[in-house]
Amino acid sequence: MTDMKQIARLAGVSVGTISHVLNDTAKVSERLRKRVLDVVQATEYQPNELARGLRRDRTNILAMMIPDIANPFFPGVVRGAEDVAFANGYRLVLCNSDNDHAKEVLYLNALRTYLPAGLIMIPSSFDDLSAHTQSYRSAGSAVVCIDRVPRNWEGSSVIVDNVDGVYRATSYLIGLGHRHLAAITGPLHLTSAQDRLKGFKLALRHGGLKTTGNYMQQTTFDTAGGYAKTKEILHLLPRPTAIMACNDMIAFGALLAIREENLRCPEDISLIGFDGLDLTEITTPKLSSVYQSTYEIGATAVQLAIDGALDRNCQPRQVVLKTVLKIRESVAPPRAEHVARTSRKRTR
Amino acid sequence: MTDMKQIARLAGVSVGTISHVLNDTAKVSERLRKRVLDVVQATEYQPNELARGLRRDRTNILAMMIPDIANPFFPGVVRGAEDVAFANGYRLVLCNSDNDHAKEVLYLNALRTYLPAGLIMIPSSFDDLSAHTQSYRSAGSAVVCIDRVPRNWEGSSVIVDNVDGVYRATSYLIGLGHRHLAAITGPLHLTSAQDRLKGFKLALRHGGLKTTGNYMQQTTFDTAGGYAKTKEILHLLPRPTAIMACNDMIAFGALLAIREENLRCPEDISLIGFDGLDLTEITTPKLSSVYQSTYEIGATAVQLAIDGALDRNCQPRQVVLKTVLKIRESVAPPRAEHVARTSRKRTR
DNA sequence: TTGTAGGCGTTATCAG
DNA sequence: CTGATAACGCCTACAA
Repeated sequence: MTDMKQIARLAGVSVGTISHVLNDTAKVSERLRKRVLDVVQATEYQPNELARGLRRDRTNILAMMIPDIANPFFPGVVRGAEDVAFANGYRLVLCNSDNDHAKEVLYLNALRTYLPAGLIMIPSSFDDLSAHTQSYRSAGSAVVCIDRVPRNWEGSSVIVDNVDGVYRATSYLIGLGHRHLAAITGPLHLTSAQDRLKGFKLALRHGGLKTTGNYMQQTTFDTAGGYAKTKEILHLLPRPTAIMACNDMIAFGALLAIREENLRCPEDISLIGFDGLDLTEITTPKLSSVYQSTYEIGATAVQLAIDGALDRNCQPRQVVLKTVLKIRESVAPPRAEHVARTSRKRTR
Repeated sequence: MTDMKQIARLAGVSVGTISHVLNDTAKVSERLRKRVLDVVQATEYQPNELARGLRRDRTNILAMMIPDIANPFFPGVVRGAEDVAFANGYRLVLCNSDNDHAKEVLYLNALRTYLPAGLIMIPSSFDDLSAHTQSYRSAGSAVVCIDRVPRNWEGSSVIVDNVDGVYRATSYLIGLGHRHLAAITGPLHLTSAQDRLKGFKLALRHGGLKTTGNYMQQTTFDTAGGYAKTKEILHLLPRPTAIMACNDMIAFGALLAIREENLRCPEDISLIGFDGLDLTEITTPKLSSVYQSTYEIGATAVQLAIDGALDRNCQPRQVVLKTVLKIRESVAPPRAEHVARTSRKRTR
């Protein structure tokens, strides 16, 4: 591999000068500058990133920790992140934590000595992360939390307005005439799941409806969870006429369960998911959902990380992205009989 | 950051000894060895990967180049890759090429100077890649191609038996009684798409059926492509009773088109996809598909890369994985009328 | 078995 | 403005 010494020899200058023109770190006469650049171009020379990183105490590597790339929510985040990383000359190291805090810590430790410019992570738990990320920050790496935020997090973060998103979706259902609404939430140790439930309760309250315990079920953020909980919910009396699923995977599971119970969506039961994955377009019926731009989350996070890496006294920023309620085929007003029965009950 | 010199001082030995016990590169007396290990443990010392890489002319970084992580086919591959990489102490740098050869080359050049131990890539085209990967190989990096293989590729590769997979699926449809089959293939400049078409034609031939030009449509590997081509195909006369979609995304698009034409799957038209994504479980009807383990592809590829990195004169290996035909709800025998009409025609 | 020292390819400091 | 040169942290002959 050609190195700076060879370039220096070919261009008839010292290595210092090479470095200076490459990094624009000192004024170099136009004459030498051009000579250097020509040789660089001709030889296709590229500086060794390891040597550079070693010397500078920092690489152009960005570490990205997510729970599991195989979960359809995360690829969009990673894609957004990778795009702005690439555009700025950074590389992305991908890590799957499986929401396992131990694995997360393992990874954090293993990556530190690559001297990454930044760390973007979806924390596996609500536990205080500061202890483990502190070493990153003191090493000058920017740390950005996305999607959910651990306890006492003071650093940068990018999340969406979960409360608001679910609030608007639920309110929409209520506006349609639904009076018996159920919610299936994700694991409540995650702030995102907590906030979505909060939005649901708030909407019910504002709609003058009561929140009932077993109409709100907690499960994992996947189809299996959604399927199982929907089965339970569909046997409740009175049967809810609408379900707010706190992510799309749960909603997909719900769709399966509804079909299996020989009920129809949206005629018998309305359903809204959360995330707005592309897949919501391929189900029957097409799933209504609270859309969030995973791409933008990832892209923004990397931007914050890069900003933070470039300027060490750059203040942490908390970005909250808006969601968009996308109504497709899975919602409808409740059947007349339900409305009737409900009102009868209420007047009793 | 604590470095070897400090460890050496604390343990009362030289830095050479530290390195020796850490890398097991020379016999060290049990006494000193333990003393070193204790200090390492106490200080949580971890060697700087950059310095190590610089010195050894190789890092524990694996570069992974795929078209687009947001496409549901690839996350599984990446997950498999990341798991075995992590298990062996390697890190994965993720690159999205967007099937753009220029971007691919850009990435290849940018990554080289990180001295990665290996390069795993889904090549963006059939073009000869050797020129650009040669520098990797001569730098001692193992290069593995997956999913599809460029012209004249002599290195390691991991693919599935595409011909066989489609052949079996198509034969299954023929066995069910279908006589008018259509195929929607991916871009035919990709070997995977070529091979799948090959399997389709072969099955028709063996089934005594003729292949007709406009019953075989080429498009992009996505729902939009599948949707558009299915629309065309459904207006062909006689209308095919079965469609072989050469990947699941195309099949999802087909499902949409079928529904929009007020036809029913599988009653009016049978459909089989390729890939066997998890999503095939959430469509209505559940999609039959030729399953391939994306996870295993990724995992195997990284294993080959690591083997190649560990032993430079390790011979390249070509791995061909088997597919599994998964029949779910989207296939059925053709309607009686079709069979009747068809036979009338054939006897004419 | 252990220690010493040179060098991996850069960057950055400091003379000139 | 340009050129030496000392680190950066580690590995590895080679010497002891």
